[in-house]
Amino acid sequence: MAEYFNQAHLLLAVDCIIFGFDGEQLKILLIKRSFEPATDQWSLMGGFVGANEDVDGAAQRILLELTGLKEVYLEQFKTYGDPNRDPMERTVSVAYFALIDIHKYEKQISHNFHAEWFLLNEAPKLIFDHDQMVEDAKKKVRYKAALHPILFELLPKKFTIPQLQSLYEQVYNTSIDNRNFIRKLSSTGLLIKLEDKDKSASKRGAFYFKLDKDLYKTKFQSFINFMPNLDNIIG
Amino acid sequence: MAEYFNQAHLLLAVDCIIFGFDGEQLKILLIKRSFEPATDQWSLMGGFVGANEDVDGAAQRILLELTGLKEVYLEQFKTYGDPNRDPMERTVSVAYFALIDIHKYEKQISHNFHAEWFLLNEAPKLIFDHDQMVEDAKKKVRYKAALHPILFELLPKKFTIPQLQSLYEQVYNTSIDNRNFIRKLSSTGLLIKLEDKDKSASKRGAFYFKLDKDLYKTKFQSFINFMPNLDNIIG
DNA sequence: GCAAAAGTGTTTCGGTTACACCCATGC
DNA sequence: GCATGGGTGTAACCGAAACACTTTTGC
Repeated sequence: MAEYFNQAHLLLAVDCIIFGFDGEQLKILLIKRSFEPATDQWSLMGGFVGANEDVDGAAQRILLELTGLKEVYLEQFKTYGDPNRDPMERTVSVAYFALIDIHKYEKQISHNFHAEWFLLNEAPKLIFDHDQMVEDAKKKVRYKAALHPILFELLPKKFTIPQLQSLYEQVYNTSIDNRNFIRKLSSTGLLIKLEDKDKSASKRGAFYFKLDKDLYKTKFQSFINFMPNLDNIIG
Repeated sequence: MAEYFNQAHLLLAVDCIIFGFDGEQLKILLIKRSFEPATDQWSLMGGFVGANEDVDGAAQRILLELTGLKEVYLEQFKTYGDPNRDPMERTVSVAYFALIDIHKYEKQISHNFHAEWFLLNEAPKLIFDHDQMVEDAKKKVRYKAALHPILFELLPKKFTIPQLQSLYEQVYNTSIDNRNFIRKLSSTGLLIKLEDKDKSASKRGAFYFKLDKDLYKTKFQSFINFMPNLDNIIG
């Protein structure tokens, strides 16, 4: 096959920022790196893009290989191209973030590959520019979640309003008035109330809800102001 | 220097979607490709990332080399990684969009490199996946401009309200009530009224305005609803 | 009976919409 | 004097914000 003349070839990697919610807390999944350089330091899930592999496909493959995760919400958000970002060899990295329900994948994750969940605020220092990637991913999620209902991707099929509210509060590191929150949610029509309650978190118990999936798909791209008045929170 | 073992290296390109406004119409800058494959077909401005070159830097360099453009608004928005997107050789492309005032750069552009401005709706078919890139870039600009004042980047220092409104109308392919439009703009405080008028478009003349640059920088990242009720326009 | 979390309404405020006429000028 | 585009105000409506108390139940 003909090739372009005299052009530099380089390594292309993908890195995944995996956000998870266990019903109570927002976490991030990290692994201990098992090869040089920076062996045994904490890192994002990453890997190289194969010679004939689609880049989005590579992100899915890596997620699957390292965690068993499949068909999760995964979105490309930025490509990092500083020539010195990897001290070993010039590597450009395409970064993705994933949103998952921790319980749904608990078993696969914990055993393979030294992966571990960290509270978002208690994550260790990461290799290379991975801390920057995490910062950017957090911003991106905050931005997108203010306008689109992506945070439901972090929840199990059945969830309660207090759980959902707690999730929003953690993502935006703020407190939300519960009456206004519920009103806004109801107005979207996305929630369907179920008949049973979650009694694990309180004596009274909180009703379970599920997503109206059709409406979710329809409305996903519309602007919905989930967090009005954010302005400078997002930066 | 040590290298990662046995990993596939590939070509990395950048492609720039350059949107321009001449005070009346919204356009896109394309070039006639001068090398194989697809010689003489229309294409985006693009080029390969050098061995020790920052990817964002490569985008700026290419913009400068092919058009003389410098210090323009340039934003990375998506990386295209289909292994078959370039029939010659596996090439991943990082796409950027630029927003410029056409008159400011008229001279440099027209003479070098067979670059030509096309009306956004009358652009010719492009090579590879460049049509898809343009579509994605249009969506991205619409999305971003609904929340942030980026469209000012397309205007000269002095501009009139009717020009600005026409720009918004073209970007969103819609018509806007001019009283409400002005009210919204005034409420942002971003505009400073000047004393002279543009008489080229009407007998009465329209007052020139300029941007309050400090406020522009401050407010750039805040959410401002420039186009409420968009919902499904954006997709 | 009391601690702990769930659930529920109202009022105020500000922004969004819809809508139609006069103004200034060049010809 | 008339054609052309520029510029201005108001009323109705709707969503956002602020605000506190009652309900349920396990212990």
